[in-house]
Amino acid sequence: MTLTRRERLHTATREEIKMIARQHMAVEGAAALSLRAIARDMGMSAPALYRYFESRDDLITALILDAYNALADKVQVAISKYPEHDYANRMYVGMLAYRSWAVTYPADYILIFGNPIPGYQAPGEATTQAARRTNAIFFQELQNAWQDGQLTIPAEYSELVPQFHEQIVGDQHRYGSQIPQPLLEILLASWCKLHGIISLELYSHLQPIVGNPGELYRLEVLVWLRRMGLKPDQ
Amino acid sequence: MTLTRRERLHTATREEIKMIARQHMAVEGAAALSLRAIARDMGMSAPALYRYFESRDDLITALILDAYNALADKVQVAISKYPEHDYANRMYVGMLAYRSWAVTYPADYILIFGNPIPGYQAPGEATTQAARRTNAIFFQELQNAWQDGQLTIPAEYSELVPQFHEQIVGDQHRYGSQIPQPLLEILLASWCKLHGIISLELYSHLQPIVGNPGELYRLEVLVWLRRMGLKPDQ
DNA sequence: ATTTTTAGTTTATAGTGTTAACTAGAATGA
DNA sequence: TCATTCTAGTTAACACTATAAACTAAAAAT
Repeated sequence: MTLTRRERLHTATREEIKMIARQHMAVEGAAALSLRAIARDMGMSAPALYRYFESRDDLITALILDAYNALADKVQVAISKYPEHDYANRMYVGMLAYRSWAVTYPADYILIFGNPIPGYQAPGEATTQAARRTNAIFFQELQNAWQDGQLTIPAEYSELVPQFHEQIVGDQHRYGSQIPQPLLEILLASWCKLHGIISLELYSHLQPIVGNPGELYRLEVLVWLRRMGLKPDQ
Repeated sequence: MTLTRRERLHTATREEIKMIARQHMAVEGAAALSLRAIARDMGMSAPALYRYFESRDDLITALILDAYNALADKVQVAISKYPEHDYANRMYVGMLAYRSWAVTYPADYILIFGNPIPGYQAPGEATTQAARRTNAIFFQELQNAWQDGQLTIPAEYSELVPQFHEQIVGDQHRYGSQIPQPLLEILLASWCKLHGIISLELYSHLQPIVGNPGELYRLEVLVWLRRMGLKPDQ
């Protein structure tokens, strides 16, 4: 289990490469990531990087996995500040933390939720797995709140959903539980909306129309919770 | 006003370049657009393209403007199939047309709503102007419906909005009219949500969770309309 | 008929990811 | 301790990229 000196140096260099790569991403975007530029910044030649990452794609995959985990960690930490039964506040701060991470590390958010980098092929399983972590956190909260009888399902959903739930098949089995179909769709739609606000803000589509996108986001979170009968402190 | 033979040939070649560029975009994404590859496909040398576009950025700007206009046209045509007073159906088919265009021409949708192409600098005014067209269509419908007394504002919004509308300053002045602040925010939020669903679908984030993203989209449109008291035919 | 404008060419510069062949030095085994 | 193996790095090369400069052939304008 103890790492040799060599192994320690190796992983340290690996981390340094990722760090520099993230800095470059923040300036020029992930699609512009250049191994040669990274190597230059580190005072070494480009082919040397191949000792640490099999290819540019491999480096990008590592960055993606780090980003997914950092996002999930941030949400988890925020939620954990409130007791388990305080679903309203837990979801409220969790969703705010979600956006907060995105605007703090836009390059990382774009890396995972932006358009695919030309030529990059995601390795499938690994990234999908990491992606699920954050969603699972919110799913868990919603499920707990439901099972605790704290949620009401808005009328429009319960009226309309039956004709849809054959088509919109979720993977609730994966989370090992059953919640009502409408509730799952409400959560999904909320995720889509929050992602939409964030991504439109990050790409400057919102600023010409909405003075303060952050407040729009907060309003939408509050409305969403209140619609199901949850009222966070503020 | 009559174009000379030269001018006609020039614009024809310009259109051909854009056409080939769009084909390439559809395969590899906009960030991978290569002038040399386009030139190769056209049987000419790369520098010749500079007779028609000042630079790669200039070509991209032209593609962006075309995309914005094509999207607005498609929505406008869809809406126009219903009479002016039939707000429910007009907004319903308009929003469905919005997604339909996006999934039919994903490269073009990503070009305008995806992350910025590395190195590309948008020329500001021109693109913002074109972007507004589609939004204005939906804004107009909502405004007409409101002034016609067909809309009810959901309780959660009217309760919560007052504390927000100092922060969330819209540009309703630009459209030359006044509608209630909550209504503006409801429309904005809806746009964000629909964009969120589309973009998550286009980047394959939804498929592992939602069997049929198109139906989720349709459900959300229906719920949104119904929440304000509008019921389209289906 | 002469001049000007345009569409295209080739050549050159500075950049990219990646592979191959090689070297200096550290870690390991006899 | 000495010889072997492994590792981190090097340079050179290949096939790409956008773009600029200089030039040519032909069309249009005067």
